[in-house]
Order: sequence, then structure tokens, then C-alpha cells
Amino acid sequence: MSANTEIAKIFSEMASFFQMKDDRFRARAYENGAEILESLTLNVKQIYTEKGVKGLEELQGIGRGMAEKIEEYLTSGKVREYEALKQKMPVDMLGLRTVEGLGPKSIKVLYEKLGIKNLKDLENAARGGKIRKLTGFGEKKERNILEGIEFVKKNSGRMLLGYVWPKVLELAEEFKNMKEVIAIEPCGSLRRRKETIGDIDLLVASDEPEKVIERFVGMRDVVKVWGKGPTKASVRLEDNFDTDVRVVPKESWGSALQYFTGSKTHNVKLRQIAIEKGLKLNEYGLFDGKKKIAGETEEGVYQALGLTYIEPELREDTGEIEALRQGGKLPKIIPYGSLLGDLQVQTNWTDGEHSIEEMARAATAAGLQYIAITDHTKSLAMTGGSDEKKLLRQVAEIEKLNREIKGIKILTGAEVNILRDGSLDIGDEVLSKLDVVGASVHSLFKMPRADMTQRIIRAIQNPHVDILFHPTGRLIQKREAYEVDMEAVIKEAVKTRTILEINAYPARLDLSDEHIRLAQRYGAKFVIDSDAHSAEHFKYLDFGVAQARRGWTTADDVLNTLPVEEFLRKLKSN
DNA sequence: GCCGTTTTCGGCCCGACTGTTTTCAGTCG
Repeated sequence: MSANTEIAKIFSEMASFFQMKDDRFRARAYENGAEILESLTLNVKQIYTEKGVKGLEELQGIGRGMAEKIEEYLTSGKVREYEALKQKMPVDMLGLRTVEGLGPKSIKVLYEKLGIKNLKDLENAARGGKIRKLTGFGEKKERNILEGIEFVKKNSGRMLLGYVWPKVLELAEEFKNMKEVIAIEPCGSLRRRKETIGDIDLLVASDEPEKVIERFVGMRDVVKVWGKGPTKASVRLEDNFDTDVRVVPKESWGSALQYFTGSKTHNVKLRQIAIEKGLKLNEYGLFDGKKKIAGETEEGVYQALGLTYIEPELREDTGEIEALRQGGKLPKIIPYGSLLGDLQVQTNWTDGEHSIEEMARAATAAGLQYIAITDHTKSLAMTGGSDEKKLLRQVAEIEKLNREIKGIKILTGAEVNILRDGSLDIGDEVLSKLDVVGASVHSLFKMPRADMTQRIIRAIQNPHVDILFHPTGRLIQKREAYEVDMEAVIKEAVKTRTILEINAYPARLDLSDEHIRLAQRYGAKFVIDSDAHSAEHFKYLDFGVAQARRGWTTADDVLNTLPVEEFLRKLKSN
């Protein structure tokens, strides 16, 4: 676990302790701090080493207090205040809190009255009928706790955006088929296209909310109703998808969409602006006293607050509101569907599922005008990586296919391996014959940071390397990024005119949104690739576009929005 | 604990739903 995650957990637990004491604002500050660390790609350890406590304090939402606790953790491995709290109440706070409906106040009572410390204790007490006897609890609550525990056992946390999305489209379709439904839109982190999703939030406009709710909870794959009211319901679907639906009247569509899209801190700022103007903002509209002055459209809400419309992907409270308030403008971020090419495609020459021709035809069907075939190279033996000879054979094959297949241009290429010292596993004379060369790290992930940084820098200094593929090597929820000084890599990429890849594969999304934004500031150029290993995978491209949008990137910075001839002219090897 | 185009002190977003209560606290988003 990274230091970021470990400290985030400590802060989150501390927040629960503060909530127990009704210290609401301190609790909120710590919860906020935990979220900031959790979603930060930059490493706190790195920030601290380079800039000390001051650097930590520069993070919006982290002040002196939490910065010093981070320092304490990094230098001693402990946070004394946390240890003291924990000693007073040695409970598995985060474990218990994963049970739906159990918050700090309940956990406190359960510990003090029944000595419950963890999920096991909780389950035993509930099964033994002990919880129902506590004041403030009852039979129903006890049953809900048991069901909550079952859910936790089966389900662990967040899901990858790319894997949830098809389910969301399917659900939205079911709602669209209801005659009472005027509009439906996925909200929350889905609409902001975060790389992982906790649950599915759907917003519906309708004049008959109760009917919509009834039909929703009666849907075929609903396995459990967590809660249900006249305008809102919360259920669990098959395959462990927790889904919330909220129904609002059409007049409130815009403000509701705004409200349920979040992020939480973005919304808090908007409400503060409303208050400054003597107004009140909630999901029903923007109000001046009793009079509603905006709410039908999201644009209207932002405008009435003196802002311009902010794309959902930018609503993370990372400066988007301040930029507008200071009279600036937000970039015109790259639209979905604007890619004309895909520069990382694997085939059955190595570990892909389909032939070059099948991939080319699938790409055409996906609306692309060109693809580069970038099979693995020889040092990745398990994939049957190509050596120089095999690559040249593939080049010949592609030339033949280009004569046969119309409507798409197949570029020759390779995904070459960056070896320990930064050299490549294919010689320059063969690389010079390829249209597109991507280089990537597939081995020795645990190298020390300085060595890894030098390794990658040396690789992109090679004049034949056009693109750095999946630059940090992370696999979301599976493998941390390797230790590397991305800022140094980005600077070298700009200097050598090496393109940085935004890999759209759902478990990669590499570069991350934060790194994209960082690279953007240095003037880096990007391509968005699917990393397709099957004809099905071209559909992932839009998740890469989403990531680029979250990184504040315009279409101009993404080179595969260009037609193939222009794209090729931008490559440093041409 | 955090933050600052009226503030270094004094604020800190707002509403729905549940289960336990007889008017509300806790939880969630």
C-alpha cells in the first residue's frame, strides 16, 4: 500500500472518531483530507522529500495540522494522536463502516455496550439477537446489519469505469422505455468519468416519481432494496452493482443534474458562491428567497452564479471554479468521438486475439481511419514477441493488406521493450523501417526511482521512439505505478518530441488525469490508444478521451485527432 | 482542522430516507 493510501485510511478513521465526539467540522476536514490523499496520483512521500511540510500544505484542503501528521507518519511510521484515539477505542473502524447504515455514532454504542470491535463481533452479536435490545436499535436494524455484512463479504469496493459502463447503458435503456420518464442521466462519479466507480447514480425527470420508483425496484435484476421513498430508491442489482435512483420534476432537471453530478467539494463551493450572493442552491433550483431564478438547465445554474458552464469531467474542485471567478476561461476540452486513429493495437502475431485484418476491419467499424499494429517484441517472450525478422515479415504483410483493404490505413509499428539500461530490444535499423514505434516498460518494475527515471529518459531519447506507451505501468486496483519521476520524464518527452500515451484500457488509464494535466502544463503532446488485444476493445477509446478531458486537454494536444498524413508528419522520426 | 475579493477569527452545503422515536438522530450522498 502506498503512503498516500495508508495516511488516507488513518485520516478517515480519525474523522470517524471526531464524529463520535460531535466534532463535526474537524471530522469533515479529516474526511476531506483522506479523500484528497486517496485521489492524489502524486506521491506524498515525494512531495515531502522535495518540498517538506510546506509542499504538503500547498495541497488544497491540507493545512498545517494534517501536513504535520503526514510528516510524522513519513518519518516515524506513526501518528500519535491517532494511536491515542485508537487505544481508547480499539475498533476496526473502516471495516465496520463498510456496513451500510453503520456510522460512527452507532459504532460507539456497539463498542461501549457490547464490546464490538470488528465485523466478526458484529456478526456474532447480530446473530445472537443482542443488538435489537440496545436503545436506538431494533430488530430491523439488526437484520439490516446482517444483510450489510453479507454484502461486504461479497463485494469489495469500487469498480472500473469501463466495466460498469455497459451496465449503465443497459439500465438507462430500461428507464427510457418507461412512458413516465422524460429524461435519464447517469450522475455522480460516472458522469465525471472517474476511473473507478463506487455505485451507480441515476437521475430521472418525471411527473410521476412514485411510478418510476416502483418500476425501478421491480426490475428483473434487483436483488435487494436498501431503501425506497416517493422520489428516491437505493437497490442492489445482480453482479454487485449498488444503484441509486432519484426522480425530480422537469423544472428542476438542471439543478438536480448539477447537484447529483458533484463532486462534493465542487458543490460545496458553488453553494458558498450562492450564499455570497444571498441565494440558496439545492437540487430543486437556485433560489432568491422563495423565488426560483435558475434550475431548468445546468448552464442556467452556472450562469446565474456568475460562472460559465463547467464540463462534468472538470468538476473536481481542482481550480475550475477559481479559474472562472478570476475572469479566466476553461480550456475547450477534447470532445468524445474525435479520434481518427489508434496507435496501439495488438494482434494474434503476439498476444492479441485477432488477425491484423480482423483488427483493421473492427477499427473501421469503430469509425477509425488508421491504426498502428504494435505487437510486442522479443524480450517479452511469453507473448511470443517479435524479433527483427518477424517484424519485417509483418511489415510485408501489412503492405499487402493495405493494398487489399480500403477505408483504413494500417501503419506498421511495434511495442518495443525498454530494457534495464534504457536500451531497446529491437535494433535501430529495423525500427527506422516502422511507421510508429512505441516503447514501454514491461520488466523490473521495482527498480529504484532514480534508475527507472534514467531508464525511461534514455529510451525516449532514441530518435526512433515516437510514443511512450502506458508511461507509469500502473494497473488500477492491482499494481501500483512504478517509482518514477514523471516530471523529469515529461520534460524530456517535450524536449525530444516524444508523444505521451493516454492508454484507454479500463484497468490502465495511464497516464492518470493528474499526470495529463501536469504534462499539459509543460506543453506535452498526447495520443489516446485503446491498447486493443481484441476486436472488441476499440470501444475503450472513449474512456481514454474521458481521462484526457479530466486532464484538461484540448483536441489540439491529442495528435490522433489528426488525419493520418498530418499525424505522421508530427512524429519525431519523420 | 481548513480557509480568506468584505475575515487570521468565525464561519463551515443541504435534503431524503430509515428506524426508532412521538419529534428526531443518524446516515448517506
